[in-house]
Amino acid sequence: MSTPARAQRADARSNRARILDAAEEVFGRGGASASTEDVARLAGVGIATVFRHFPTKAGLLDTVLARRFERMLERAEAVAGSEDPASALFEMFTAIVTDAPGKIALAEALDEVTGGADGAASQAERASAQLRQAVGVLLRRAQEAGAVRADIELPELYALLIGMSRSTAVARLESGIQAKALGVVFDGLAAPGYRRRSNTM
Amino acid sequence: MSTPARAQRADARSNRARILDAAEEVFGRGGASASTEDVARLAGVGIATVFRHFPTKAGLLDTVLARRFERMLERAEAVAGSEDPASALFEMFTAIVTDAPGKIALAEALDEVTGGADGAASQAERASAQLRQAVGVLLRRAQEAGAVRADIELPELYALLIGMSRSTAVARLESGIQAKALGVVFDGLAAPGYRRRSNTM
Amino acid sequence: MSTPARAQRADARSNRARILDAAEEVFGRGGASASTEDVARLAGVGIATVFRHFPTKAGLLDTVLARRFERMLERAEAVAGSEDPASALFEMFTAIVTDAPGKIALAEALDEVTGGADGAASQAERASAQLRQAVGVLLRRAQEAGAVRADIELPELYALLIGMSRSTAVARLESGIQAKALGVVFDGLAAPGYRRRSNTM
Amino acid sequence: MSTPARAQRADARSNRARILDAAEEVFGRGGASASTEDVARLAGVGIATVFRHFPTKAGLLDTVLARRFERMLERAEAVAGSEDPASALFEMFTAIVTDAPGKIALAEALDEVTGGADGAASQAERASAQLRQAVGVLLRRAQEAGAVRADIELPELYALLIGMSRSTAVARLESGIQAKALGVVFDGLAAPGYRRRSNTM
DNA sequence: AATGAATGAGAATTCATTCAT
DNA sequence: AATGAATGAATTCTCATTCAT
Repeated sequence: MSTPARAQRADARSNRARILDAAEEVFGRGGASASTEDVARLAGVGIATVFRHFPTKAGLLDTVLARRFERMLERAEAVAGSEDPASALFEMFTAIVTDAPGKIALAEALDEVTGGADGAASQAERASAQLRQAVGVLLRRAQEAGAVRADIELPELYALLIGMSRSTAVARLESGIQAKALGVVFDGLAAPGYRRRSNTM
Repeated sequence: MSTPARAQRADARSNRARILDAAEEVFGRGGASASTEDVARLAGVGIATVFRHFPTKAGLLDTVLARRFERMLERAEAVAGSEDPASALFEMFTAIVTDAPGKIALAEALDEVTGGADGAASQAERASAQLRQAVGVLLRRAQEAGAVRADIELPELYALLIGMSRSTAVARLESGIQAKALGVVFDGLAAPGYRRRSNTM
Repeated sequence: MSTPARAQRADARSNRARILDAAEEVFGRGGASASTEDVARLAGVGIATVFRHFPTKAGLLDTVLARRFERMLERAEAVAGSEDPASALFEMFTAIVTDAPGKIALAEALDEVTGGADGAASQAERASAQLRQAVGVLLRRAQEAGAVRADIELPELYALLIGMSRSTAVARLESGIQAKALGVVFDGLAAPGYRRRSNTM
Repeated sequence: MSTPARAQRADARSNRARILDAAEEVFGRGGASASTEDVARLAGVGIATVFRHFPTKAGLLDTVLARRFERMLERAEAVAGSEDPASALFEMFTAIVTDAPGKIALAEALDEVTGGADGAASQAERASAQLRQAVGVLLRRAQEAGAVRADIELPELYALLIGMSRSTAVARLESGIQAKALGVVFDGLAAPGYRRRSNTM
């Protein structure tokens, strides 16, 4: 008896994953205007199945976005121990920016759907906060290594990070342009006397 | 004889202005999901009056956004002749970034509504291109004055500008944070040896 | 003082005529879906002027249609005295059928607008009844002349007339086809032994 | 296992049928001006259900009209093998004419809604073409049997058919009148010497 | 647990008709 | 008398969410 139950759970788990993948694709491309039915179609399940797993569209978006932040968080943790803390920071910065298209569409979809209600996006908010914290660690390390100006704090670093992410997502920049813009930011962050390796970006 | 005609036009003109103001407010806050009826309500006119003045929602958004770019353009032209070209550029940069919240919501609403169809947003596109050009002029002047690195070109400057605008709009930054982030960007842009006046922002 | 009044009346009269012509054109082409504003535009007057002359769309359509029936009535009266009563009837029949496109669009527009309410189209109904009567006279004459079967009465003749009119209007027949179809009807109407002149149609 | 799937489908199928019936009634009476909401109300379903089954009003009308032509086509095929080809043709003609009220309102509604765009009414067009072809067969048989004049071809026969249909639909003729008018047409079609059985109509 | 059909609350847009000048 | 701006009711269609199987 427990075996069939397990089998079903496995089914359900795989459906859940398929739905999340489909939602990431669909909302990442079409933003808030994409419909939940499109997600179901792409996932190959019925619409009711989507709603069984995620009772509201906002919940679905929240989960998708959280997953995406979590993936980034893993990368951040992976580079956290790097012996070149400056490169670690700049590489992470670049990685987040590069990942931005799609993620931002998701974030805006979520925003549109929740109407900005506080806490409506709790999973994503938590994951995003964790990522922020991890970036904070990278920042501190880079500062301790003398690579980044000491008067920089996380809020302004994050403002720059968000900005460059949005810029990339919105303007469909040639990568050369994006690299140059990031170069300016990194130069601005660098401690006096620190020489960034120009291929960093 | 011309008076009655004028009188009507004055009425219509004032309604048109009220509608534009209302639309700027409503869509600036609520983005694409805000409804044209909300605009009508806030403007204190009937829904059909909105559609008489702006036959499509896209047209209304286009006009509102164009107006906003035009206001910025005026500022750009005002500082163009400044005898301190570096300050002129950085002040303009700051002004555009500060103006961003609302404008960005408008831009995204327009995008959502047009579905990205080319030319569907012609007024706004034209005005935006003019602003970009004007910023290009400020950049060249600042470079000629030796204040900004010579290897910077307009596309990357604009990428930074858009990014910081988005950042400001999205993160509802405290102005202190925003100023610090801008400081980093400006430092990254500055020619070696150029000393920005720290109160620039 | 009376002169200016007269002048105005002349103005008004010419406006009225222009509106009627425009309405005939616009509704004759576009049916009920055409808008009263289109009429005003084509007539070169303001929309309020149209409504001053014809307080409802139904009233306007009624008048236009009545005018059209009246024109036909004049033709019917013109041929009434013909010394070849059979030709007179068949020619009148053909004339009405040929005039049908446009008239039918008007009739249907009127119908759609009134929702079939009785008496809502009184002018047109009266004029149409007069035309019917005039055709009745032509029928009787043709029967007295031995050209048309004696057992035919006005209602069935009119059914045929309406049918062929609708057919012409709807099917955009080549005139050769229409002529052949009319030929069948005329043959069916002809008294035994009567030889229609084949160019009748 | 298949039962639940079937059950749903049965539900949906019955709704679909109810919607089609309601649409036939509503548009057959009210023409294009009738609203899809009226259809929903009469069918006893929500408005969205109508749109789920027929994503556009034009599609709904197309299907309703096609169904109606198909019913007629069945009759045409039923009489095609009759051993009295003349009666077969005249009976079919009469049947089509008698069926006209309602059908014509549907056709005009469809026309209004599609704006005459080609192919927008494909199902109905196809079914109508099939019916025409079937009538063509009946005509040929009747001519071969010597009952109908040899110089008649399908286009003019169809012009007459359409005309008498419209006439019936528009004028709400007493059946006696309609019969007499049809009698005229049939006499006009009959080959010289052929004696129609007077009860044909 | 999964399905797909059903639902009603909007949203943009149009139009006949009325008002103010 | 003429104008054109304003109005609100109506219409088609979409979507998140719920129900029945």
